[in-house]
Amino acid sequence: MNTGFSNAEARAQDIPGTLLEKMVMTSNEGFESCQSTICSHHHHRLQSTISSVYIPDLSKRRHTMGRPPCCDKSNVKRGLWTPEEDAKILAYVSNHGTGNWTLVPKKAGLNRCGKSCRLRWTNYLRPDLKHDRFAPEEEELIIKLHEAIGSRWSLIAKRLPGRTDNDVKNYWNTKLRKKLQKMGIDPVTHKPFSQIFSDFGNISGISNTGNLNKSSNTSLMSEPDHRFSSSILTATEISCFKKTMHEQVQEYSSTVTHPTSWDFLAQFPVHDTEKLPLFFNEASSSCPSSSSSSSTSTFTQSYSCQKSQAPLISPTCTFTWSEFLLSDPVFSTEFHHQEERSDFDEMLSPTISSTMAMAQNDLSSCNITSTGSNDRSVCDHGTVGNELEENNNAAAADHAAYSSSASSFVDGILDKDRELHSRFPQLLDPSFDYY
DNA sequence: AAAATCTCCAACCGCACCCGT
DNA sequence: CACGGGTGCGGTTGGAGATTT
Repeated sequence: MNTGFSNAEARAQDIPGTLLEKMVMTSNEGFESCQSTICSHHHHRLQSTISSVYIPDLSKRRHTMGRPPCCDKSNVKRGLWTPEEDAKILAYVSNHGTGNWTLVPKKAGLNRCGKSCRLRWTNYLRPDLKHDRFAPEEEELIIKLHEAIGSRWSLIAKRLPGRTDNDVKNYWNTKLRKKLQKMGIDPVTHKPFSQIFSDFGNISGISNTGNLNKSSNTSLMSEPDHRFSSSILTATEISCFKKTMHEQVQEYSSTVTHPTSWDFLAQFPVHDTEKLPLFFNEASSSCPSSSSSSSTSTFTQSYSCQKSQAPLISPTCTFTWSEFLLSDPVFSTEFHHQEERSDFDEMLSPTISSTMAMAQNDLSSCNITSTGSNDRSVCDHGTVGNELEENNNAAAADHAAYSSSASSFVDGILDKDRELHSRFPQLLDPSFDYY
């Protein structure tokens, strides 16, 4: 939120709607109507005020050669936008629409870079944007989509009407990431720390019995492995990680010890501000403690185990992408035709491949010992696979029943997944080519 | 009450890609 | 084909307010 007031000023002053109306109206004669809905926050007022402005024609995007440079970076204003500047942008867009942002500063009378104007419009002034807090449903969707596709914020934002990629990104970084960590879930891999830890003890070069000597440890460290790349934890997170994992690991450690694992972590110099690499993107082993996670959240239940040594393309091992796919009409249609790949299709293929590979492996080898709904996470892929066989012909009709009987977030995901498999049985065909 | 630290998020940066010339 | 400008995108930063010490 930024209208040129400091945050505190903005909150305290609660800019009068009439002021904003005047501000906008005097700057833009093209505004037919300016609403003055009373809101507690001034940006809500601004938002409601501008809600009836011109809807930009996004098709007029192309430029011609020879136009002047966007701006002289050294002479343009930077930083926070004032209400007057906002009004100028609004007035310009109202009269001319969007596009050719390099011309906007000049035409709108702004001493700003065109790119900055575009960002201001895109991330804040667009009339279709929401500026209120994220709803729990949005939160959940972000987590699910992040698990499925990673930090493709723009794609995630497209699934959240009124939210920008910047909104989603900021919300993830400031709230959701920490929330998952508190729940004992790694926000990068979306796996419980317990599973990560146990997997970590079983990565190549480290024996299952934990007989990792100093040299092999060093060797591992000195040769960065591209498979273990992106997860980082702060010292605080490590502390939390240790705390939340301790009990979970004990159970597993009683049978398979990992005396060097903590030593491995301890190698990293720990400072509050320092980021520590953790090489746990690949899981290559069993998942002994998923079902005994200390977290009571349904999120935790969605982390299913991977078959030992299963070839992994993506660290994502759950089925949340299915809902993503099924709810996307473009993908759904194009999936049938298999002629043209949508963004989502292209993006998700590795995950699909990975998931299906694991599902196939699990179909053939995973022993399902269902002990109740709470144990679902023990071997979800196998469960899904077997149930798929049983329901292959009738799952579509059963979908409503599944959905209505779903008792949790995870159940819902699994139900969606069954539907996906039933509707696209070729996914289980090893020869199926996603490309 | 003041200083230190934390939290939040708007804005910026740099890169990649697209497309017209 | 090369060039150059516009746009989209993800990562990062800076600063202001909130909270803690």
